[in-house]
Amino acid sequence: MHRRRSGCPINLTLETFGDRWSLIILRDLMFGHNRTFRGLLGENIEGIASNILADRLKRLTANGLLSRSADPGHKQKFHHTLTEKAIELVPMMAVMGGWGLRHTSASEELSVRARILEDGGPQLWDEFMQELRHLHLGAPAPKRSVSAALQSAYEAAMARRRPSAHGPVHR
Amino acid sequence: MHRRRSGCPINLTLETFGDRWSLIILRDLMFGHNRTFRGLLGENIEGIASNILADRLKRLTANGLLSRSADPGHKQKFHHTLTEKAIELVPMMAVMGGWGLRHTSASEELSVRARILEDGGPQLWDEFMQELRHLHLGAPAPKRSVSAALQSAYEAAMARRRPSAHGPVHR
DNA sequence: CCGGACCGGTTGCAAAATCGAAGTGGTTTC
DNA sequence: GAAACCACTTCGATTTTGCAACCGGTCCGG
Repeated sequence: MHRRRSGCPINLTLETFGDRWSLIILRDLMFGHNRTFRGLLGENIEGIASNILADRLKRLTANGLLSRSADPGHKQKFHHTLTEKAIELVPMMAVMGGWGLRHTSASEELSVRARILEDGGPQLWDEFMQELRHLHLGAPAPKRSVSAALQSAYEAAMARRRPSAHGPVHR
Repeated sequence: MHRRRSGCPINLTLETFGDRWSLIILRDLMFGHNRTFRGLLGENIEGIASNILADRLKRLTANGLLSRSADPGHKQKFHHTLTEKAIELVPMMAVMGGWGLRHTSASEELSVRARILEDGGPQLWDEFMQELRHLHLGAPAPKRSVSAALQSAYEAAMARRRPSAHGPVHR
């Protein structure tokens, strides 16, 4: 596959998902609700190409970050779910999002989730990880849903920005 | 330079240093003691090529992560120092190292520093950041040196592994 | 039972990034 | 004065990425 540059943990972490797309895909699986190829392709706001997505899904699965399973109700669909190894990247996602929040010109709507995760700290991260274990590994459901809180905060931010586009419509 | 894929903070963070070498260079500047081109080139255990190093130093400087200054005592030498923006990546380095520790086959000697940083938690990270501000930005020196502790732990691990190679020599 | 939307990709090609090795012009050290 | 050191640059080969079109199969509404 490829040769190992060094035994440094930071380097090896980088070699596992240190390209321009792997972490984006993991982010979509963590914070979004699509697990199929088409779903991930369509949902992705950065516009990943289908050949790259196919390749990365293979690589992430080979590296033990994703698990692929058939959809019982649809012969063509496959679900890509996070493994424990990937779920343990939640703190890294939170810390990365926090840094991006402070040092890049991130858009307000997309920053809402990062801000909640950062403010929540390790305790919230653990809750979120528990929920991901429920959603992706079949573990028992936690009491309250972090993912729902993140989602509704995001939708509220979208509604603030463009009231007619994505928010709840009253007519 | 390049177009921005999206306003997501995680994506923007990735766009800032999400290639195979930028973070490695930042790691070397954080944990090593070389700041010149030759120094970084020679010290780097992954064997970065000189053209790539030159390009990345330019890019990191353009992105505000590094600052370049002339060496007063040597007309050809230039020092590359971390900016505050880069120093605030310490938590991310610590978290990444921690993940690599648990989920990759990192070598024992190179894992020692990552383990100390992870065990130390946010409090130690802050101390380390204070020290980096001293070393790279001219801030006042902190009481105790985290960097020295990391370094001596690393040397002790090296000595344990190959007593004759890098450890203190008594003759 | 048929047409169109949907499924997970693959293919072909161009552009960009990376790599490894060698070289450059100048400086400092011995 | 020579050798080592300095920060790069240049070159050509290889690899990776990006883009758009295409593919055969499946599902769903009428």
